[in-house]
Amino acid sequence: MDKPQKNPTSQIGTSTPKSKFEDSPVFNYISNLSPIESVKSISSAQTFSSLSFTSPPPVFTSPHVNSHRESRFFRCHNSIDRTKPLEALDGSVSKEVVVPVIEDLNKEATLEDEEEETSVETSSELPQILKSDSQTPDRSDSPCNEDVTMEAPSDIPRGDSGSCSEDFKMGLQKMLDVREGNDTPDCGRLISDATELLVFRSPNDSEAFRCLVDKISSSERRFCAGVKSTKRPDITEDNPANGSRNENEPLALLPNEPVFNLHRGGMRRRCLDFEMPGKRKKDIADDQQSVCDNKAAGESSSRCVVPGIGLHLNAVALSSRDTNINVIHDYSISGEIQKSFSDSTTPIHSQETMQEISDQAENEPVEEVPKAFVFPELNPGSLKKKKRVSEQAGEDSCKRCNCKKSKCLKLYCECFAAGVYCIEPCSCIDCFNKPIHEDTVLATRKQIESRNPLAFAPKVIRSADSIMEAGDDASKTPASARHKRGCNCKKSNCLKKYCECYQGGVGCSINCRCEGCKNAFGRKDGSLLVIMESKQEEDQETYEKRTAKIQHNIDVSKEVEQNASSDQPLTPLPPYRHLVVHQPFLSKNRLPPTQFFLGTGSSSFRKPDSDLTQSHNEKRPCELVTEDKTETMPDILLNSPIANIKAISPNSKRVSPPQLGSSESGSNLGRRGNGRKLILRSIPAFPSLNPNQ
DNA sequence: GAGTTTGAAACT
DNA sequence: CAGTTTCAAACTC
Repeated sequence: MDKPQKNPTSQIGTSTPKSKFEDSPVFNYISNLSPIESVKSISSAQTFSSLSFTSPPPVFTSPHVNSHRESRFFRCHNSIDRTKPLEALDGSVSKEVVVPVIEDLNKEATLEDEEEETSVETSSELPQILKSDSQTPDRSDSPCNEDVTMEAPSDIPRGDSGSCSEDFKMGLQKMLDVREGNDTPDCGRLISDATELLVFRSPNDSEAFRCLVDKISSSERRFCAGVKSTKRPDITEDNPANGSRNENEPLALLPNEPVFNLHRGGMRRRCLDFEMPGKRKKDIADDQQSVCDNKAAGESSSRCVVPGIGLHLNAVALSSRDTNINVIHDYSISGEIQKSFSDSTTPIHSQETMQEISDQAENEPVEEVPKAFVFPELNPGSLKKKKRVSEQAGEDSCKRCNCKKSKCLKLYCECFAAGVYCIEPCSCIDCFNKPIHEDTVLATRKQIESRNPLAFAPKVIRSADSIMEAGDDASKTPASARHKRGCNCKKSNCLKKYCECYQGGVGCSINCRCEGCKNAFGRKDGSLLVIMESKQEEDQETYEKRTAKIQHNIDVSKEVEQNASSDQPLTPLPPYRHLVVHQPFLSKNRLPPTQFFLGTGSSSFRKPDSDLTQSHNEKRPCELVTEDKTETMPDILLNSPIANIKAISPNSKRVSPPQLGSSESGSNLGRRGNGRKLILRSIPAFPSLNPNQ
């Protein structure tokens, strides 16, 4: 709350990019007037970083509780926008800042939107603030409410409204300013970034974001303005009038909603979007109507919503397999996620990328369910085909449960566990995991989370590079990804999908209590110990191999980066990274679960990666990452032997002697970190390999 | 499609 | 925290 004030001040009247703005005389002047420092640039930076790396994990909290939190990406957006304006209104400072005249229609329009948003969101999130301030343009409370809210576009600008004019104007102006200055520019960036990020999160997510992207492309402004989440229900069900708006605004809504819906709040519906690469959501909406009627209506956005947290195993597996896209999981992503998931520092896809993905969709059906809805129209009779395809592909990103007794309100239910509502394809009995029972679902989720905060977190944690590896030779390379909790297989030898590790396409780890592990993706004991023992041998052998792979990864990463201008963590991690990186999870100290999820894969791991791979930074093109790294990099890592090593011997194959394994790196990084001198080795390799590439 | 096996989730 | 039960997916036939 403290900082937010600063922004409004500095940002007043800024329709221009902050950098220019700050430089401008006007800006200076304003800055002088205001006691408050302009922090905007900083804030934005923080925002990103926070978004990408540190934001608290939506995954962990219940949708409701953390709804605002869930979208890290938006979170900044929200915090800045909302809080600032609100607070700004209060202080005298704000007055100085405020520009008396409302100028253009755009602003007006924007204002209107914002009004709605503000009222809506604020009411939910910052009710006190708004209400406490008598001057606040809050539509519900302020005298001018009606005018503003309903007729805002025309009335407000004129200032005819009268009674509230002065204060009200200020308030509005500020809001506008905020919007103009902060939101718009930021939004633009954020949007682009976020979009990309979100998209990449998971195959599934990407689809969801298409909607967002489309809208964004149409108008960023709307997006910014559109941050309205809570409204939808109203719009949908209650206000036919809004219905029209619905069509227009769904996108606008997306920003926020998606954000939190994406994760888990979004229990709304999963894969829905994925399928619609080419299709309009609208169409889909129609199709799905039957399924999610209650909410669906409001859910145009919901459809866009990415599956929440979940999609863990499947998502991961899919991502690795399906997506050529560089998907980084928080996973979730989200989940996701989540996507998570999820939420947002996920790798990004540009629209083009998305398009590609969508194109791929035909070839690689990602989600059955949505397809069921979507595709049939596109490709009559495609459902079976797709399903078949998906099966062949071994994917089942879209969950379909068959619950008989759990009412789909327990983790037994894949849908529920994945953070999505059950839909038609499900064969569940007495299902409560539907929009109709949202309250119940949320309550249950909350309860479960209270018991186990990670319950809805992706089960498999994977880093970007891991994915790539998986594609290449997952079997050979120890999976970077690991099951968060490890399996407990007794009879399946971790060779069947009974094993969550196997199912997730990851190797077993120390965390596993499995017996007779033969996990094709990596045995519990084998990889580590054996590797450690035969480290040298392996090094030589694998060095070349990995080097090649690294090279490949770099190329890929480069492409990815290009696609994702924002640099999201998308870039596949260097091959060895994951080894070290993942461990952090295991060692709870390292990465808060939150990051975990938020960062869908890459993001979540970023820190560690950065730490571990500081050297990588050199090679890697990701500047942004570097920044983040700096901020987020744990002291331990910074001071860790690895860091030293790197500095010391850039090229040396084996910089770190036994030390790595035994000392800090070992404890911090985890088992793998220990054994793997390889990691160090690989690090040096990067820089030299492709300086330009 | 029915029945069995399996291991996670939930419960005690 | 360990043991047991419940549950639904995965698997087999």
